[in-house]
Amino acid sequence: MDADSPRPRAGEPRPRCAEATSAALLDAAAARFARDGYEATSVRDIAADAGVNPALIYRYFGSKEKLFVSVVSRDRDPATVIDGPMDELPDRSVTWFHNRPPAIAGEHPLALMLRSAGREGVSDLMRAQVRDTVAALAARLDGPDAELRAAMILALNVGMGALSSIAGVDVLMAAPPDRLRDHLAAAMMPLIDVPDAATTTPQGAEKTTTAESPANP
Amino acid sequence: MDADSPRPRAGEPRPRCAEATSAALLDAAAARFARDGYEATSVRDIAADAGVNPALIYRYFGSKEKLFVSVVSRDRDPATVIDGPMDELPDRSVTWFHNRPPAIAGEHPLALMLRSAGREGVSDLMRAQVRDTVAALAARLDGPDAELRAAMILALNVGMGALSSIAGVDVLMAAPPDRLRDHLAAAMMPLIDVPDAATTTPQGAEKTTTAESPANP
Amino acid sequence: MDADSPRPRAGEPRPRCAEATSAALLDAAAARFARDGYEATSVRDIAADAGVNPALIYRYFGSKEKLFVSVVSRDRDPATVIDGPMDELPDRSVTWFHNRPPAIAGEHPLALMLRSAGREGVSDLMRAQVRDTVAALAARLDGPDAELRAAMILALNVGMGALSSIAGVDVLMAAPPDRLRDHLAAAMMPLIDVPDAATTTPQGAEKTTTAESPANP
Amino acid sequence: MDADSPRPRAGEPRPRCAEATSAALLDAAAARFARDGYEATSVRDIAADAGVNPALIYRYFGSKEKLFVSVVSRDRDPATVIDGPMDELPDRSVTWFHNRPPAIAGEHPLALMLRSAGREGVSDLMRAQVRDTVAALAARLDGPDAELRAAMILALNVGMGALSSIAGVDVLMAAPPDRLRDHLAAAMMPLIDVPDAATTTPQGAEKTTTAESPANP
DNA sequence: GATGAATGAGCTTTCATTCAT
DNA sequence: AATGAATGAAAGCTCATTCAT
Repeated sequence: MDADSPRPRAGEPRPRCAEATSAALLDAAAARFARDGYEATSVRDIAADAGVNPALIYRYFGSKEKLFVSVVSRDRDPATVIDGPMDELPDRSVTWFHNRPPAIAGEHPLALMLRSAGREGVSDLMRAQVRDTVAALAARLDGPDAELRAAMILALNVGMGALSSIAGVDVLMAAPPDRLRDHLAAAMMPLIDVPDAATTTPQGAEKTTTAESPANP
Repeated sequence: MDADSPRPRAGEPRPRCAEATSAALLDAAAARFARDGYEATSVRDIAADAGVNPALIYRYFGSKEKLFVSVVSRDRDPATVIDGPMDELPDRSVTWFHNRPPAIAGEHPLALMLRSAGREGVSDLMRAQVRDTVAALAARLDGPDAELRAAMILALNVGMGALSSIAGVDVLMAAPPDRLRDHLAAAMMPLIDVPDAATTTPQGAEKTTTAESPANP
Repeated sequence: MDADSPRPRAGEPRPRCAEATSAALLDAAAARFARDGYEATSVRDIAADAGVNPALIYRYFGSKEKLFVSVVSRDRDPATVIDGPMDELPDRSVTWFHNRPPAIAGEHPLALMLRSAGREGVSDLMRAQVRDTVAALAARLDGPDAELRAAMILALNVGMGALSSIAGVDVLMAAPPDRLRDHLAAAMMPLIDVPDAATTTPQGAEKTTTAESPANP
Repeated sequence: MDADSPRPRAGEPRPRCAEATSAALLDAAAARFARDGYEATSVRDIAADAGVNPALIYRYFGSKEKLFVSVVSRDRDPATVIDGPMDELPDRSVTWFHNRPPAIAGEHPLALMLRSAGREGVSDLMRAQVRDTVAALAARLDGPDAELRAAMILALNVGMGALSSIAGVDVLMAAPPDRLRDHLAAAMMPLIDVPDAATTTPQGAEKTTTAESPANP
């Protein structure tokens, strides 16, 4: 589409090294997909950014879609954020949120996928990964509605990623990390440690009572 | 692309009425854009759904992009959710979240835009709308970091919309509305009513205290 | 590929008539496919020859392959040659051979297909048509080995078409029609009217005897 | 394209022998070209079949087209069929037709070329070879229209090869050799030995007479 | 002698868009 | 007001071919 992108190095003629080339393609693809979405990114753009010929995308990845899968599968490590003490989850989120690899500029992998959900293969991959993450997170939560709460925790993370990277809400990125963490913790902790009353009081009964009529028609 | 969409009415030969035609186009476009995203939706799909000739899109809207802008601008009413008592914001969010207009099927307008942010004009529009919403919300918030907190509140809403509509996390849509509201309130209230001491005192203890109140209203 | 072809008319801007356009495309495609084969012919070539935009091929025919099918199916009329008295078959062959439409330059439709048998769909179509023709011709033949003889009659026609149009053996096209007919009749009649002896003498027995050992292992 | 071909031997690591390598390439190319045609055959297919690197095709043959030329030029021996008594030509045709070299699987070299006549160089080669064959055959024929009759004899052979190998008319291959020969002789002899009166007398009667002799040898 | 890396040109196809009626 | 015809540009992808090792 356009060519206003960080061509890696224009002088050196790219060493004939398969590993370096495919890595460069992955980096360029990650940045383009994150910035413009799957459909709006052309293989020619990616190749130009990586400083190589578009045909190499097919040599190394087989297709544009497989390249996308490789991008979102690379370094996908929900455990990185999920593992560890749960009450430090907000801290890890902030850290992860601010210490992102340069290629995927501040983009949560899920946010990256959100905007690329047009194609079948992409949607399926995304759904699977989202569900895995929700399940993994829910497994770490005690109390009722673990899955619902896990989904909301993820929603908070994904929403912040989307807003900052896609919508360009710079107040999120520009905020001092500790302020970000404080408020994120304030919002996230009630979802992680549901207050005692919620589990001790006969809320389970209440919930069922209340929900029965409208929830499952 | 495909044609499995609500063709308006096959019997009547569409009255030669500009207003009705452009309205039909807007409806069809909203549904398609929400379901498939901007790039994956073709003007021929939209026109076919509306039962009119694709050229009319250009007659009435000028371009596909302008049609998209018209769609996301129509009925955009952040005030609907923002207006009202702040401590009922979670309730309004849940209500709005569950009572969505039929055309934009269960899709938060922002989530709709998230996945369509490839093209320049679309991105710009979305950014503007997001910033307006953040600003409007921040204006209703007291205490420090109002804009940051507003962005996080929006992030929570957007994240939930994205997860449920794009990623298909059905636990969000299937949850009983009051459970959804309880947990959403638990997460959101600390961002709305930041406890006075939040900036000075060690917040871990405060936070729990603060969260208790909205969780059990 | 190249553009050394009979652009239809360069002055008039092609009347906006669907029928004329698709006919022009069919003509151009027939000529190109006949001259260069299916694979070596590009849709750009065809469109350029027809003086229209390549996209119209897809508007009117759906794909390159479907265009090809349309070409070989158009005016395919084996009956034209087969119908009529069998002893005038050579005359009809010559007539048909010499009175071809200008677009398909001297090309037997089967010869046209012969060189385009790469793609699956093309091969299948061709096989079907060849078998139909053989069967139709065999039905008109009396005596033994009707199908084999029919195949050989077809082979003679196809071979002449291939040699003259593909291999450029101009002695076939340049020959006076009556000389062509005389020799063609000389070769073809023994296949059409197998001499009495062949059917009356105990050749059937002979044949079987001879053939038994090697023919069906 | 696919890889369902006779990979030479997978155990031995191909000796670094130029002659063996180029021979392997020629064999693989002949099989592929015959089976799939020139355009549908890729140099990668050929190289994979031969078990070598595609670049070697360029080392040994210079280009895909030159490789094709080498294939069709190898063992081209029209004399094999043409040499010998003319009245045994049908027998030799049948023999040659049924005893084909294993590499060019059942494919008449001319039929092979017929379907590969797209590219310039290929067409030229084919035309030259066809003309040489016609000329050589015509030189063996007495009487009028020698070249025309030679072309028709060749057309019969080529047509049968094309029909059987390309169009899959199995009645030709499945026929008992002597039936094939009988009918082929019946059609071919009138072209070889043109009856003296053929040009002057009404030929219908003569023709039958002429044909009788070869049909029942 | 042989190979993996890299390239440029071309292909079929789709799409937003405009023109003429 | 509305439509079918036509177009230019670009997309994903494949292939023959060359380069460097």
